[in-house]
Amino acid sequence: MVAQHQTALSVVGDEDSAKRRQILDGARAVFMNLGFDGASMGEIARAAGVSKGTLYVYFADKNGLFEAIVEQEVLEQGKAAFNFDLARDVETTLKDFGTAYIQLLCRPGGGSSTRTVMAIAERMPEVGQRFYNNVIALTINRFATYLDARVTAGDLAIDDCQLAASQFMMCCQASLFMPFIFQAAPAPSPAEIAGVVDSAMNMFLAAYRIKPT
Amino acid sequence: MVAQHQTALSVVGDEDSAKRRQILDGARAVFMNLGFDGASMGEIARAAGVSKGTLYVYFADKNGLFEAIVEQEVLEQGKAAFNFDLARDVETTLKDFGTAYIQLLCRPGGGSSTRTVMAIAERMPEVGQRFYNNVIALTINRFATYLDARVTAGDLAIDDCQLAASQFMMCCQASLFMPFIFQAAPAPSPAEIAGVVDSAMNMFLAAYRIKPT
Amino acid sequence: MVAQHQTALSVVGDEDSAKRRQILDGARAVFMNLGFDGASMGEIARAAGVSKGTLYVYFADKNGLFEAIVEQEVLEQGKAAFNFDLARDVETTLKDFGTAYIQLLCRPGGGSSTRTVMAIAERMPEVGQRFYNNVIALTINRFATYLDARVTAGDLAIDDCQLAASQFMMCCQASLFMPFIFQAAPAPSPAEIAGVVDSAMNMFLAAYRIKPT
Amino acid sequence: MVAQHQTALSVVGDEDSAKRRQILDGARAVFMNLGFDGASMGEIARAAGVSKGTLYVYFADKNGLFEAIVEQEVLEQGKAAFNFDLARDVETTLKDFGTAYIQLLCRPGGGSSTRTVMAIAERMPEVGQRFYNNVIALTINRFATYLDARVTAGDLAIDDCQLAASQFMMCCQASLFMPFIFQAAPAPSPAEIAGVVDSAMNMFLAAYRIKPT
DNA sequence: CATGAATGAGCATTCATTCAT
DNA sequence: TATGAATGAATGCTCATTCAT
Repeated sequence: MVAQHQTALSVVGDEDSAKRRQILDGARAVFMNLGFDGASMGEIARAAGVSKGTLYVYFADKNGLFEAIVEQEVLEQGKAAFNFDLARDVETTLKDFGTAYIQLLCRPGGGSSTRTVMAIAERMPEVGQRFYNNVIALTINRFATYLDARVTAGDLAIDDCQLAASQFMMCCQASLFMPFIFQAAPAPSPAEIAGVVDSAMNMFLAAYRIKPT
Repeated sequence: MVAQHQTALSVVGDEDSAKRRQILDGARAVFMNLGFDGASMGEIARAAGVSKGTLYVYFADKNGLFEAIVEQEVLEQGKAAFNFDLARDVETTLKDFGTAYIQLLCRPGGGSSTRTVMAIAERMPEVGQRFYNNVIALTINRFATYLDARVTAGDLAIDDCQLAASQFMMCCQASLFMPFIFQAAPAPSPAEIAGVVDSAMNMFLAAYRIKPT
Repeated sequence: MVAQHQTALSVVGDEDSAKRRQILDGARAVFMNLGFDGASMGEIARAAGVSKGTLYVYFADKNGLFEAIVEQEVLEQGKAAFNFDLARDVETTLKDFGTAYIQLLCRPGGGSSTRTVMAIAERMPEVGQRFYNNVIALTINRFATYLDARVTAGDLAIDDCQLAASQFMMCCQASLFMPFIFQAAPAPSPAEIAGVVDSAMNMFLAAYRIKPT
Repeated sequence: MVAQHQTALSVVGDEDSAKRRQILDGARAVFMNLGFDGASMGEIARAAGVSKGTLYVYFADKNGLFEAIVEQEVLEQGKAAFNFDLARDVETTLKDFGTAYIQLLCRPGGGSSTRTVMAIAERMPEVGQRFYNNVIALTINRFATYLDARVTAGDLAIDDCQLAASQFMMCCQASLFMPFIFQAAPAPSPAEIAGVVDSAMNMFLAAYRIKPT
């Protein structure tokens, strides 16, 4: 009832309007597949199933629509909940996290938000920054916090947890992310990811696990 | 007279024509700074100091010119000679290589070929592939060959040298490449690079150096 | 209930509907400030405090609305009652009339109906004609009628009263109207108007007053 | 030969290029007939017999093209040489000048630059100002200078020659300009002009000619 | 009757490409 | 070969108008 009422009152600017979502969905597909410049508002309108004019009812211009897409991506990926439960053993935690992270980064099916945002970062630096800070840096920070706790618990010996977090995440990308982003290889299979993450974990623990004397 | 004769015989496709080089130089600057779509043939012509028409004498179209630019970049970066002399100790080799690699990757001053090629890879997959294979994969292979030799020499214990090579290179990027490419940070300073590469080296050796028993 | 009944019976075309007036008021402001093409139906709707759709309930289209505005202006300016009382002396009558006429013509504060109608006259000749005939020509006629009476009374010697009326009115505009309409000068001050009207009156009387022998 | 050489060297920006003239001619026709907003660049291109793109080779944008048209009109009308030879008698001078002025102002055949510039003056005040100052005010000044000379010569008694000049010019417009600009009457015939100018002259001389004692 | 979301034709402008010289 | 004027298709965006509620 309340929901119905809200719907009845919904205005164009409504952040949650169905049309707005519809447009965002269509636009995301086009932007992620063709890049900012490659995407035309006409194509986006067609993909979203609305008229070109409607695009401009919901978004000020192409930039605004693109920023909204990235913002949505930021929100969605920021919500990605990695399991940093201290009760679990370190190996499992690293493996699960690494796997989930790579799957997020190398999402199959064309449209990679990472590539699309990287591509435009030179001309829209605030968009690039925002994406980095709220998606990548955020994940690094969360993981670093976990590592910190492990250090405190006496399981790991890490000087710079931020760097260590970043190192692990980059190691997990080894042989996977670059070929994927350059279109030199398809999205990695779960098996490939598992192998690489496993190796990254071993490397990480070899360097940072406190060795029993 | 001789020169004239040569000119008369010279073919447009002449890979080494001075005009061709001149165009490539201008085009590289524009493409790398503005991206494929951001660059206009007019701007390129101005940057190269030739007329727009001349561009089409040497290159079939914008795509062709861009591909030639990437090809040139590939050639140039492929020439980047890293010092994998087995006579040097492992630490120095890793440190020098890591440093040189990051400096190549995070070249300051805007025009990053890595970003430019990444950006277009979805729409021009062959270009992305070619760049990856002949620049990044090539470097991985050379480094892997070095590691192989070290394994044979009994200095390192590595199962998959390709993966290990990639791991070290990714580790060296930790906290540097992503912020740079997303415009969330300027090109890293030599000191920053040194610190990160040092840490990567330690990690790598902790994992792969044969421990004295 | 009664009100509802009236509403139910009320016709859209109702010339005196309050909504209609409200729209006309908003539209006049926008049209007169921005011109026919510069005015958008959205802006008009906002200025009138109604929805865009409502505009089309009361008026067929933008042209129709504009015509109604001009018609209203015509009606209003046609009502402008100049004091042509024969009991007053000629000097006072001319001075008062000239002043009032210039003030009407050079209304300060942007929105000049004269300019707006002039501007569109080439594309909407009937609108221009209607405005001229019912505002300007009407005033000329009324003034000419006055002059006629003065001629009959033996105060003035005028051959063509229509022309004389027009001459006086144009003389009053001297140095005022053209700079104003071309935006080369702000709306004239009362003092400026007084000076110019005074001079016009002198000129007029020098030409048309019967000289005492 | 010299001319040919110049043609060979002619560049796009050349103020006298034939294409530029061609565009200006087409654009003038369209702008003057439809007004600034009514004219579309497509229509202008068609009228000029060039492609839409070519318009932008010679002019920065629609505003720039319009301003160039007005500027050209200003130059042309500024060149209008009225005969203010002091050797001629005053009556002839006034009559000739008045006639020429009205013919300029009420040029038959649709496109009136006066109307077109008036129409846009609210939104492009500099254009309106420039037109007024360099066409209308210029003519007033020239005529005022003539009147001054006549005053000095003892033929006329005028206090404010600028105002008097303006008065005469406005008087000549009586019953002609307003109906013309509002499309309530076609361009006046020479006979009509002659009659009105004659009457204006009489009025002017009645007011300002020094009467023999 | 009143609304405002939706439309699609139309606009100014850009730019890769062609071609006569 | 080199030029640069010319093109026209395509783009982002606006706005008068419609229509379901």
